[in-house]
Amino acid sequence: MDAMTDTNAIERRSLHLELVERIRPLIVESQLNPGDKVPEKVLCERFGVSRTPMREALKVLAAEGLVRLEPNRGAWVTLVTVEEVEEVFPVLGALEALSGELACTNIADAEISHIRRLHDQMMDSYRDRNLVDYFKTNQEIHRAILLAAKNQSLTNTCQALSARMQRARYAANLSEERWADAVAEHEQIIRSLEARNGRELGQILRQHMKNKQESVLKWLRKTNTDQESECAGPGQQC
Amino acid sequence: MDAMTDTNAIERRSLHLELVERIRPLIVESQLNPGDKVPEKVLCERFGVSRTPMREALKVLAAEGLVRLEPNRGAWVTLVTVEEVEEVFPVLGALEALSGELACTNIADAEISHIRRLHDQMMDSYRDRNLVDYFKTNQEIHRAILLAAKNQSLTNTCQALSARMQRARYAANLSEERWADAVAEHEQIIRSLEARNGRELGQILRQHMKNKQESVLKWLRKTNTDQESECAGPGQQC
DNA sequence: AGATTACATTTTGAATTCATAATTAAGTCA
DNA sequence: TGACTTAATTATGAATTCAAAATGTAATCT
Repeated sequence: MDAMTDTNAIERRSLHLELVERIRPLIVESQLNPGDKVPEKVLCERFGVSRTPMREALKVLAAEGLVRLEPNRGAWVTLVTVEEVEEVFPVLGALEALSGELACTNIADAEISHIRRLHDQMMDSYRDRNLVDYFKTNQEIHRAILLAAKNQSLTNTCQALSARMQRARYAANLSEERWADAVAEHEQIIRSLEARNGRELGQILRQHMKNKQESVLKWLRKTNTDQESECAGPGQQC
Repeated sequence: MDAMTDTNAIERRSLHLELVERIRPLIVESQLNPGDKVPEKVLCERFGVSRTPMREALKVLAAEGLVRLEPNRGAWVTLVTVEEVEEVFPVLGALEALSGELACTNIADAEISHIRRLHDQMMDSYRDRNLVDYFKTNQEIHRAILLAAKNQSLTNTCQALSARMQRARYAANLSEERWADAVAEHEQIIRSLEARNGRELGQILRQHMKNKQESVLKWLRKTNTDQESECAGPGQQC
């Protein structure tokens, strides 16, 4: 009776949700830069919608922490601040640790082999010093572990926080030394996962996140210093 | 130069945020019951606003998981399901553990004495078997530890998830046995906190949350069985 | 020139309006 | 009576409108 148990419900979507899901990547992938004003009118024209659903979408994105609403002045893409990084990464660390623990309990063998393939692929990218591919596969691995935990609330919470941290090209910062360390950590990750040692995987993932935090902070401090003179305008979050 | 460094900015609020913060407690404190339709028109009249800011508020509450929007059919207060409890509590456990660890590092002595007073007060309520006061003080203690962690992102994330779990009177379910166990756990909590043993406090808080999950699940299963015949309407999340 | 005011323009917040979808009520027929 | 249509009512989604606030520009004065 698969035909009955399958979800056949016709997917009906509201305009504002559609907008949220289209604008979010614009922010995460830095089409809209941190600190920029969100051009409400321009986006309305671009997506061919009126201001009502657009403003609803901006309110949701504000709740997610991706934009900041100033009453009577509009919406701005939030900046990634040092303080925010120092707050969010420990939370992400605790959540990734949990995802590792849960994954080891709930993951299927096929999923493990899939992650193993991603891991090997990432190692190829490392050998070629192909930073773009490395980062892409890296993200896929972490996401696969998260999904293997089979906990929707965990997935949602992690993704919301990750989105706030991810908007920027941290890749540019990865030093040769940090890169080598990260690779070593990933060797441990795949080993623990294949051994289904949840406790261990959790601890490694948390340490991995701590190291990433340092890497991001280094990049952030450098970027801020570089642009010190630029963003002196009033009303900005400098 | 305190006058300059202080934040004197006049707090300006938007209507939709005001509504979010007024409707949220209606849901968390079960003025609006899980499964109920959110009466958009009634709420608009009650708060004296038009539908636009009300609908913006509902979209934010939907993003928080407190209401569910069905396209063309309106908003419904989300139900607390067994599946959701089994997902959210482990996440809350990991986050409370983190809050314990961070609190032990960042808490001021004055805050510890404050929590000690709350703890003693809660023990009085326990001796009197005053469940209402016990629960109130209990929540204050957990909140105080969370705030002592001095991590806004952690606070926000925890509160959002707690809100989803808290809407209902779980208190009614607390068995004499579980109550005694919970009290014993709280003795450990205050002891670890005063010793500033973060690792230990984290572990206890996580176990405490695991036990609370079981308690809530017991209540939930009982409630669901009791009301089995009632909520058979279509479109409900039964 | 540089600061200050007055005015025009633009942007924003929120109410209103309008088309469409969903629900309810009434009517029809087996 | 009870299932099925069809029409009336209501609720919803989104565009439009309008007042208020913010911003930009020109004129004025020291």
